[in-house]
Amino acid sequence: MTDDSSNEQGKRRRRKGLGLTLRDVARLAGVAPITASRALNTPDAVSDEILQRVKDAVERTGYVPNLLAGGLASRRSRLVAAVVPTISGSVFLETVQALTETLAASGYQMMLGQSGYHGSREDALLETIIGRRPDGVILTGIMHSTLARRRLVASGIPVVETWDLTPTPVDMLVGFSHEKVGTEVAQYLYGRGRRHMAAISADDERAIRRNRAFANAAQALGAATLSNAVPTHVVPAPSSVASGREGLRVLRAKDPLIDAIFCSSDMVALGVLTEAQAQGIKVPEQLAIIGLGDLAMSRELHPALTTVRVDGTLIGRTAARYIMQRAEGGTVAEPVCDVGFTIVERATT
Amino acid sequence: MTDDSSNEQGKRRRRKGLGLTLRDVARLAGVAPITASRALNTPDAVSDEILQRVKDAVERTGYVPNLLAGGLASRRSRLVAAVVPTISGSVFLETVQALTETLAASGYQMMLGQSGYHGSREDALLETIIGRRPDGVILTGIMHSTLARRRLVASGIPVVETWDLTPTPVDMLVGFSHEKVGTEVAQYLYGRGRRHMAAISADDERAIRRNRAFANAAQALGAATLSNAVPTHVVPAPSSVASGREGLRVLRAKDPLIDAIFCSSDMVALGVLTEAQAQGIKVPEQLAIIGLGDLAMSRELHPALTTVRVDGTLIGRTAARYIMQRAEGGTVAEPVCDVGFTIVERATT
DNA sequence: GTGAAAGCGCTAACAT
DNA sequence: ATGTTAGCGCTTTCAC
Repeated sequence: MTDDSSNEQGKRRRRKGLGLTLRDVARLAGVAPITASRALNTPDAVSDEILQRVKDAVERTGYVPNLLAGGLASRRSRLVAAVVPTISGSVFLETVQALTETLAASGYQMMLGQSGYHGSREDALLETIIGRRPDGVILTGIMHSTLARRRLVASGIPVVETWDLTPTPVDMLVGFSHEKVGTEVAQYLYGRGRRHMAAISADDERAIRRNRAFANAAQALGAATLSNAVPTHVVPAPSSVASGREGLRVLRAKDPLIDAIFCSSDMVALGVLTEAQAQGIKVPEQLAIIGLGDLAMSRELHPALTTVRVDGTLIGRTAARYIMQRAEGGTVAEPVCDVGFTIVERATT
Repeated sequence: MTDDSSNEQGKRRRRKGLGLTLRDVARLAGVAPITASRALNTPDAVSDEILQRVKDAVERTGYVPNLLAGGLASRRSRLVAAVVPTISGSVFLETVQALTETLAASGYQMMLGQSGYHGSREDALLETIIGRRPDGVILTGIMHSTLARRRLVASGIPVVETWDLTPTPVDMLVGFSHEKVGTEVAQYLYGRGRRHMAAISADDERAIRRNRAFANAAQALGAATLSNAVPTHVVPAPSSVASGREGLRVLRAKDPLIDAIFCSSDMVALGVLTEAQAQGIKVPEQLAIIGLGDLAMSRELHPALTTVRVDGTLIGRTAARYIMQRAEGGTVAEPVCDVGFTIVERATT
């Protein structure tokens, strides 16, 4: 039994917080606080009898450990921050979901931050994130400012960049090559007999890179327009169904011969499909459509949407694992993971 | 100037964390730590000269306050937890987005937790949440177990339940009446001349309540089937396009006279619309469709989707404001907010 | 296996 | 307006 039963004394000044603490539990179990701590965190380091006594005390009191205090003392917050441009884009949803789940399963919590598509709030966001001393930061689909990059590196917090494969990662990386996507989509459409390709692209950095590769490949194949360029309609991110409808109108006005459109997301593709149906354009006979993301709905559309599938769940899970491995003091052997992508052929091509 | 320049001494044992602390900044500025703290948190309580000196020191060192430590000391974590059944349902996205944004604007961070639609992980999730001592918890669209309820109340953390209006809130409430939605939808469809109503409903609690009200109202109006019941197809939550397609097939098989379907989400409605187009059923001539949620895409479909619009952004913003008000020691005068809903008439009815 | 002491980095409370 | 002191609730370190 420890000596401090001095609770009613005027000694303790800030005891307003009714909070139950580890000390209370320890006292109840008749052990030192540190022993109670061990019983909860490293049960193996404690005798069976004491373990049981502490467990009982926890049960009886309904004690919930204060993870803020624990984090401060142990320098492990068990908090992981995820940053997405915006949650409503839905392309990253799968990743965010996998992230939360994987982390939660190991007792980590996820903080979610939205950076906006153009990095406006990025620096401020990063400051509050670093302030929490998270065990890791997962960056999804953003182009981080150099200031932000430096701060992040300086903070020493493990970082995983996702949804891309850059040659100069801040730290770890889980993604795929956007250039390769563009190239393979052009080749795929060419293989399906398309010779007048066009694109609708969001104005974010990755989509643009994807598109450049697409245009180059299409030109190289001789599948661009007569003037040997690939008509491209750029729309503001996050891309939407409205963008797709508008895009088809604009592109057809530019060049009525267009027989295939590569869309920067399935939402855009749905817009193109909708507009085509509204205008009586036959898909895929007159127009092939391919999207990106393979949303749950895409396979259910009529006609079902051909799309580039990226395993967002795998990205999320892998990123979470990388972070946790690092947080637990391990090193990640090969901290770069190319999850690749697949072109899922359905009825719109 | 404070007295401790004792940094190199072997005295300080755990100085491995390279971490820059408030003390370092204070020393650089030539003030006491608490003064530096004031300069950062309550700049008005400090002279201009000192404010400047502290700011400079922060700038020079790149100091980022440790919010874990601050939270522990001040008993205000500036962390708010949001719990959603699953993020992929997309109905709550708007709310989550508004939440993150509103909170971030005031220096709060949002933790996101997924409870699953059937409360399986609810208790475990709640434990880790309470452990962080968040300044508030926002519950979205879940039916929380009684154990969870009790714990939450016991913890004394402000709670906002959203997307519903229950007669017995845990604490605060921002939502709308699902019963009223059901009733008004039936009345609306009746007004548009529909006499054979049916429904596709997710199997979550709210959708079921909505539907019961819908069925009752339809029956009362004499707009059910000949046997005076409203055919209802129940699908597992989260609802999807696939559910909608399947639902239409099932319902038509049950009763070919059905001329209107109330869907528990816009996604389901899109499924019904798609299936109708695939089968050559004319919308709205032969079949009226009404969804719920007013997703961004819904107005862009062809035909554009009639739907029940709920202002998810308003819900998120209001919930965030309630929490912050409480966290800042205030009281929320009327902690129940009915945001209502509107039926947005478009082309599918 | 168990415990005492000494912080983690910050802020509330009480001076001055 | 600024400083001193004493924690917040936990865990690390070192000793037994």
